[in-house]
Amino acid sequence: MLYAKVVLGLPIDVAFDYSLPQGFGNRVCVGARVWVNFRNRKSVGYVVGLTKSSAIRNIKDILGLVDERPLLSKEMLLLARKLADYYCCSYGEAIESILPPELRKGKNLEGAPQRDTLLSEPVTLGSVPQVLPQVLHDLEPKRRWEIYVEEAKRAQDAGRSAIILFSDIQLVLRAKEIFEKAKVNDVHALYRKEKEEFMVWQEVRSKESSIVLGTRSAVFAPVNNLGLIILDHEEDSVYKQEQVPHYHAREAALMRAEIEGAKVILESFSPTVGTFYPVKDEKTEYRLIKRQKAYPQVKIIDTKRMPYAERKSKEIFSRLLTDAIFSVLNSKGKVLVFINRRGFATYAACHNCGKALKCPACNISLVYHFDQDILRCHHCAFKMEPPKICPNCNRGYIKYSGIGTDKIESELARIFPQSRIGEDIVVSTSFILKDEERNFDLICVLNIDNALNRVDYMAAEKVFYLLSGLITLTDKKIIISTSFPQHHCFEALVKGDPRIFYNEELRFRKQLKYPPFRHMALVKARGRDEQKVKKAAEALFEKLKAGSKGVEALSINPGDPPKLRGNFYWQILLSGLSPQKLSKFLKIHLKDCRYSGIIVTVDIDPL
DNA sequence: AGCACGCCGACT
DNA sequence: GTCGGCGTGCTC
Repeated sequence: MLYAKVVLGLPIDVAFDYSLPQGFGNRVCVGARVWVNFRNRKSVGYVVGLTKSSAIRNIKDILGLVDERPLLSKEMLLLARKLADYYCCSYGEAIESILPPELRKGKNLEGAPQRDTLLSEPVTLGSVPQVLPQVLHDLEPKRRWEIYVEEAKRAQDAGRSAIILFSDIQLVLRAKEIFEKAKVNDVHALYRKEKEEFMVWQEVRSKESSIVLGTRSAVFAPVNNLGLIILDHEEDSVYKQEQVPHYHAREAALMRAEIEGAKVILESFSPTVGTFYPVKDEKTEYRLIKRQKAYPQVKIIDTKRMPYAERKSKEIFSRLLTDAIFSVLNSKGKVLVFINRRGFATYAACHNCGKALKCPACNISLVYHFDQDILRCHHCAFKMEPPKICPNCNRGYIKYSGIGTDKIESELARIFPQSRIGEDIVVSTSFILKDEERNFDLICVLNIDNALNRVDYMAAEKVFYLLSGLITLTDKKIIISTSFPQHHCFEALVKGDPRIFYNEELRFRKQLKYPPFRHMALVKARGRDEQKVKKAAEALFEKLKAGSKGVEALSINPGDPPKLRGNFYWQILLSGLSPQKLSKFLKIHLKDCRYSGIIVTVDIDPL
């Protein structure tokens, strides 16, 4: 008798045994998608192993095969297993996260059948020749297109596939245009919103090789003979999935490339600290694309040393800034006023009791939008008309404060009445970085300090990406106002040497046992009852504090934000020697603790 | 996850 | 008496 080990898309990290009825015994193999009766329901399962004996008493039969041929290749199964061990999820959940949604529900494959991959052995990593990943430190971002075309063609000439990932759909579409213009064949766009996504998925699966251009989930495109994966703008946080399992496309790409012997290229004008780290030990190939245009003058204004009167006044623009802007406008130049949006939104508070107007579901301050005269919650869809009188004390008037783009625009219009806002002076958030064609004569960075001050070990790194991106938008001058002028992030920018930043940042990280020297895990508890969530999280923290070798529970805090879409959040931060150690530890300790009304999730390498 | 079983409180 | 809350265990 032969049995199949079947996993389901559930958070249970065990395989269930099913017997193979006479008839299709030899057609069921590892990687097959099957129909099984699980808890008296017909469900989709995935065969991850075959065995001649089983210790289970009342074994059920497999009901049938979903596909003629096994759906998952040995490589994809192994990738799923590695993802499960890294990101603290079950084998089945990992398998489903690498498949298009249609297939999880049991939809049939159509079109050309793919080659046979008859597997009966347990899935292990064969020895494929390893290719060193490459960091493409790209200070001339328009150059990269020709590099991508060149690399993709090279893979294609060797009979291999390439996957190129982008941070948004616009870039995927632009890439497709560029590739078509360059006469590259077999180019497919693959992203989750595409209606034809499932068709494209099946098409690349049936081909010997193809070029896939896509967003995060395209890292799992079922191409054959994978030779290359490129991540465009690898520092972008959109590569991290917000849902469980919280995989990062960079990590998934590196895992997949290791399994299939492919090359990975991580492109960025400002590589993440974790990506840069192995460059120092030559564990990664490093390729620098030098900047073509002149490096701008980087001027740091020390706000602590501004004249007393100016520091005391609540003016957004200091004298130094207005003078600089004025002289650029005078010579018909273009100015960008950059604001980091986080913490800058205009909020509404009562003049009398001081209470800010908050979203009833998310308990965060509502943001006032001048153009529509409406208050909005930036976490959910809630909106309301601004009340005339404070709803809290029924007495005071509502006062608007904080600095948003709207406020800055009206302020600029007041100071420079002769200028055209939006043409001569552009006010923008990091959204401007999407536009590679822009060139400014002056960039003013307003109050970057509260981004730098965040209680987050990645604060400096995030500020550095932002400023490095801005620097690509000017060859003349950038002015940054800060009260930390000596920060290594600014020193690196002033001297035009990114290594100053990486070396110093890595020194801190090592000293404080932060990534990339260790890994973090965030355990999030959520529920409708604030007190219950808090108590459950505290109890859990006490339990996790016992730790184990290489794992340490660091802190417990309310979520960020503490309330979201009607749920309260508490989170526990852990640090560990490896993601696998953290995952294993958490799988063991979270299994037997269930709190009613509380949902616990794990995020490995949180951003 | 999702569902059944089982054990204690307030209610037609 | 029982209806229903949710803690616990199990799913091949």
